[in-house]
Amino acid sequence: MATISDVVKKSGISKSTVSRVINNHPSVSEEKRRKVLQAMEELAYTPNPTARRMRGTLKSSVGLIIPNVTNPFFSYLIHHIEQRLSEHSIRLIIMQSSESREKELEFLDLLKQKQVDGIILAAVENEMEAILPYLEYGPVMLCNEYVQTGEIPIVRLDQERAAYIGVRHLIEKGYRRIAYCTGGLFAEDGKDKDRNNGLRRAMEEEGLPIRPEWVFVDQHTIADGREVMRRLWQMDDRPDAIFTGSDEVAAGMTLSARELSIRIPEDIAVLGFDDQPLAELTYPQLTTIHQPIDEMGRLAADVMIRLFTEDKPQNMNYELPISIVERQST
Amino acid sequence: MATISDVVKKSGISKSTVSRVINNHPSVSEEKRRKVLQAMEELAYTPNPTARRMRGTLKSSVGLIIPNVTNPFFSYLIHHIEQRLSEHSIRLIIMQSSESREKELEFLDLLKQKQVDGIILAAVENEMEAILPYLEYGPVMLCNEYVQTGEIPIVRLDQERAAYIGVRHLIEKGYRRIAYCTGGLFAEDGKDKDRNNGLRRAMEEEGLPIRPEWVFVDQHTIADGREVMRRLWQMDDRPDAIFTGSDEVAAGMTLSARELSIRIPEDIAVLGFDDQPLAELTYPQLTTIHQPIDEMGRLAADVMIRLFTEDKPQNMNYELPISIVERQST
DNA sequence: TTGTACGCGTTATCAC
DNA sequence: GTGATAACGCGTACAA
Repeated sequence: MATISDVVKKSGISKSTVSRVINNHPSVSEEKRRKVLQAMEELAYTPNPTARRMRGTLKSSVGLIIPNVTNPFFSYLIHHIEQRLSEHSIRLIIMQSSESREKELEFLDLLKQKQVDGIILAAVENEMEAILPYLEYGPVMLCNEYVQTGEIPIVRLDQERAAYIGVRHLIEKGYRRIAYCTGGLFAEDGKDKDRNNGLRRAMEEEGLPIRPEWVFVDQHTIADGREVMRRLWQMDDRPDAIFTGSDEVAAGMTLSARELSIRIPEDIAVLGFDDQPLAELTYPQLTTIHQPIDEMGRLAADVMIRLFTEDKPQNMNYELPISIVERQST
Repeated sequence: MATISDVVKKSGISKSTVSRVINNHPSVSEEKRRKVLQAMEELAYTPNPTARRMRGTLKSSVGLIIPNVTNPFFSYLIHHIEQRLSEHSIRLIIMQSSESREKELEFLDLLKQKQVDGIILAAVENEMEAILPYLEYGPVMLCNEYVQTGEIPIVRLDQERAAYIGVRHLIEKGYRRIAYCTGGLFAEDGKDKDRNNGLRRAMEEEGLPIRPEWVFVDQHTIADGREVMRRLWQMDDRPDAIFTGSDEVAAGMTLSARELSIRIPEDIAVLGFDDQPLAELTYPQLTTIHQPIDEMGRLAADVMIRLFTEDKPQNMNYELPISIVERQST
């Protein structure tokens, strides 16, 4: 690889002027600029990104912290973020936190060490108090996560409203005995609290009770969904509909329903979440909450790029609309 | 962030000796070593990776070139590679080639620029002649791709045998009129040629013909599979089984089968490929070829790490076994 | 407008 | 065993 010194030799022009040409500084005579450009061309010169990075003048990589790549929601998110970033020649580094607080902090530390120039958090395990200090070292933003604080840029979906819409849909279809299944916890202030609140609001509006034995927490996989349906069917008093936290879980339910000869939606309605490709594959196909992952990913990338280029960007709080896709499971 | 100079000041010991301590050089007195370590501790000093990289003494990132993250096969591959690499504090950079030759070369160029320290190619678009020159700039290896050349390390699955096993399975089940659907082309020497050859071998052994009108190329998605099934059903002369190139395509077929009231496997058997989670979700559940993605991913990471640490590693050609998972679609 | 000299943080070479 | 010094490739304050 040719270096700036090679260009200096070949063009007979000083290093600083060459550097000025590279960085498009105005004060360079046309003649020298031409000569330098020609030498660069002939040598196929490209500035060494590592050296630039050491000088502190380069932004070329952002880290994306997610729980797990194999979750289609996140793989789609990666896809759209990577596409947009690559248009700006910025590299995306994948960091799987595996829901570990330690790993999350380890990854954030890479910002401090200038291993990455910015970090998009698509999941947060630690308390915000632990995360905010890292803002000092470079841009950190949230994507698909919501935390009350004005300090950190956020791109997100309105999960409260999503859950509300979902439950309203069930109610309007005539279901009253509604079960709930979440990937988080059913606490006032824990993971997925927005969805929980949306559920509560919709249920309370109709005066419907949330029965504790019909609430399932920390459910994520197809296998989890399978098991939930089995447990529901061992109950004497069963719900007539269930609102799940993901299409995977809902898909798992369709599986055990088939095994147990349970009819969906006649015996029980199942509402998914995410609108993943598999929502069309199950039998019956899933009614589900559509999340605009593509828009969210591109927007997150755009925000990060603005964070790189502008000093004090304002209004860095985006909320994207969510809708319901009606198929056969409700 | 504290630098080596800070450690020098705090410990009163020269930069060279501090550096020796950092890099575990033997010739340092116990006393100085202790002092230096203590200063490092107090300052929470970590060597600056960028500076190390510029000196050429750091290997900390590998790029993974794949066509598309959203393909579950690749997202699982990413998962396993990232997990293993992160055990060694090595970062994984995702590069989606989108099946573009130009993009692939662009990414390979990052090796030249020392933006990444090694590259795993999980898909190759260009001819090997275009790729081999990059070996000069750092480790490049193939994963899940097979190209005849002794020069480049390879971790792969025996696709020829996989296809052979699949077709054998269909034949043993009594199917004789076998259609074929591939993500590549049906050429002697193009993409997916190994699978093609496995198919040919199995068919020829039984004296079965491969009928051109029953061969579908360049099929990848659920939508593609859906369409293929529709086209098959418009034929007067239909196959009694079809061997697909991926579970997605097979899943798409189950969808249009349902729409057209085609019974699987009674009217037509469908054999998937990959053994993805969705293979259990379709109706009927897919018989499919199981690929040990987990092992392959970990092994690829291990090979790359050996490429970093050993100078002239030998025997860098691994082939993992493949098996068939029998469910309901055949 | 142009060029010299220095610093970014590290490691390697060379003397002592 | 130890420490001064150069070097990696680049950008920039400063002087000219």
